[in-house]
Formats: sequence, structure tokens, C-alpha cells
Amino acid sequence: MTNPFAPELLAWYEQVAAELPWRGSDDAYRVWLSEIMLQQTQVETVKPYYARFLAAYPTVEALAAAPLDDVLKQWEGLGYYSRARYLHRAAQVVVSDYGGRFPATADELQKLPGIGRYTAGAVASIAFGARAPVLDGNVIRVFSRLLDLPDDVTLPATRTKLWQTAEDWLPETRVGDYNQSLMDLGRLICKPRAPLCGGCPVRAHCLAFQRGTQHQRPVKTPRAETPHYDVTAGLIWNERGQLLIAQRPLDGLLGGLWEFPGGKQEPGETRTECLKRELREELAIEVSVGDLYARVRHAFTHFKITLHAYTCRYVSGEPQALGVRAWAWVMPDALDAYSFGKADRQVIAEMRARRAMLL
DNA sequence: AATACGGGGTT
DNA sequence: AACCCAGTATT
Repeated sequence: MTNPFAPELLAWYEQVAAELPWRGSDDAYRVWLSEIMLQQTQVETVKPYYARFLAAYPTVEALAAAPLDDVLKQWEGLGYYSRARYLHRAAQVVVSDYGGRFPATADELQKLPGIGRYTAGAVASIAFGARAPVLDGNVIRVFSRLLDLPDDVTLPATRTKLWQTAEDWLPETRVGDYNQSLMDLGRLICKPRAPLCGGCPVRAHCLAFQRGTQHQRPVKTPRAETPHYDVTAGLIWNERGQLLIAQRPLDGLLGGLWEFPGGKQEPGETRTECLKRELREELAIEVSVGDLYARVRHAFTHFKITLHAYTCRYVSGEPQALGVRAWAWVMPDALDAYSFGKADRQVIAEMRARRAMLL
């Protein structure tokens, strides 16, 4: 099946293609790094992270040789931290199994940790010119409008059909440019809420535009409401003016990041009880819980939390890493060397604001 | 097939 | 506040 709109799309791409830091290089390492960062993350958010990361790790060998904790620190704030772990592991596999050179086909790339079908197609086509399709949120939206697709795009069966369409429409040449032009079109023109159909280079081929249904595409089932949890955290001081911090397990939420120890409040439990229980379970220590120091709200994808941070005094028990990966006593000024999630960073910002007021 | 997994931008 | 974003891995 020949692509009905590729010439117009590519011509548009040459005119308006955004200058992006990861474009203009076919270095597979750079393409791969950008694609991992861009998973579920907008272009503008990625730009500063990409520049810093590349400066810290200019080659896949440098990344493979780095400690994971350093990589996580570079990733701090970007979210979906499993990406950083897989990135690190994949770099080590590329160095050890492939002599530091990325495999050039989508099938081989997809065997690497953190590379699924989308990223495999993106790297293969952009870095190696392979004839492999991509299907991301942008492309799903563009295709659902071009086809005026009434199917629910959140359903796996619909995704399968869309992947097939992506494959069917793949041009013979310039596949990397074509894939990127499709994503640029989705990002800049074929926007979710208010598509700029007047400036669309392929509107002559768009069934939804012809029928005026572009605002009803894509069809998706709304997301379930997110629950709210109350979470406690201890600002535990020792006599040397140090704070106790703990590193979360590698698996799960905020994996590998540091935090002020604590946890989710259970039904029928006061916050003081919750905090003392969590500190016993995770670190085997006893503290006296003092005043509420800060209250912070934060939204994750699947739930919201209110984080209640209490000033605590360390009482007894050498900390043990029972439910955490590691622990450390650190001076407040040394906190920046560790990676924290956004909620704990808000608590740290509050500490600094209050200290600044005192000076 | 359904769910877990961040954080920021847009509307 | 809801929706969206250059998705992947696990169960």
C-alpha cells in the first residue's frame, strides 16, 4: 500500500521542522538517549536534561561505566525512573555484547532493556534508516483523524490496527524523516484540543477534516478517578545536626530515589502512629515525633498524596536497611547530592526558605 | 487485558 | 481539574 500523503508531509517538514538538539546527528547513542527521555515526556521538558546528560556521559561507554546513583541524579525530576535504570543496563549490554555499537535493526534494538516497539522503530529509522514504523501518542492522534477512526484507541485491538496502518503507510525512503515529520505534525498542528487544520499539509487526505469530526478524534475511554493518600515523612535529626534519609527500593514508585523515611497512613491510624510504624518497619529505629513541619501536595499519574513531614528526634536503634535500599545521615547542605522526588524536594525547599529567613 | 510508573505543560 | 505527553514492563 502506498502512502497517500508522504510527499506533502515531507515537504512541510523541510519548511517548518523544529530545530531540536537531537536532530542532525545519526549517532545512535544520541538518538536512543533522546527517545528514552521523550517517552511520555514533552519536547520542552527534555531539552535541558538531554544537554546535561550528554555532557556528563558523551558516549555509551561513559554511561555504562557510571554508577547508577549518578545516573539517577541526572534523571532527577524527569520522572518514570525505571527509564534511567533500563537506560543504564542497556548501555552496559551495548558495551559488553555489541562492542559499544548499537544494533541497526528494530528487532535487535527491541531486545535491549527499556526499548519497546516504538523506541526500536524510532532509533532504527532515524539512526540507521531502517524501514520501521513508529506509533506514539502523536501518531495515534494523526492517524485516528486521517482515517476518522471511530474505534477506541485505548483498546489493544485498535492499537494493533494502528500499528498495521503505520507499517502499510511506510514510504520506501527517508523513513526517519517521515516518522519524525508525523510526530512533528501531531505536536505542532494536529493538536489534541484545538487542531490547526487550516495549516495542515495533509488536510486534503484527512477524513475527519472533510467530515468536520476532528474534535471527536481520537475516541478514548476516560481515565478512572485517582485516589488520594495521606503519607507521613520524618525529618529525623541527630545530635550532630544531620538528617536521616533513605533510598527507596529499585523496583516500584520512585525506585532508587532518596526520601525522608515514612509511608502511607493506614485506616484507623494516627499520623504519629503511622510514622513510628513505618520507621520501625523500614529502618528498625525509634524516634519521638514532634511538630508538623510542612504539608505538601503532589499528584502522580494514578493517585494524589498529601505528604505530612514531621520534625523528629532520633531516639534509639542503629538504622537497618529493612525496607529500604540504603540509609545515610547527611548535613542539610549535602542533600543536593542525592536524588529526591518532587514532593520531598518541596519539603527541602521549605527548609531552605525558613533557614534563609533566619539569616 | 489491565495496571504501575512522574512530572510538567495546556486548556 | 482534566487531559496530554516521541511508552515499557509486569502481572
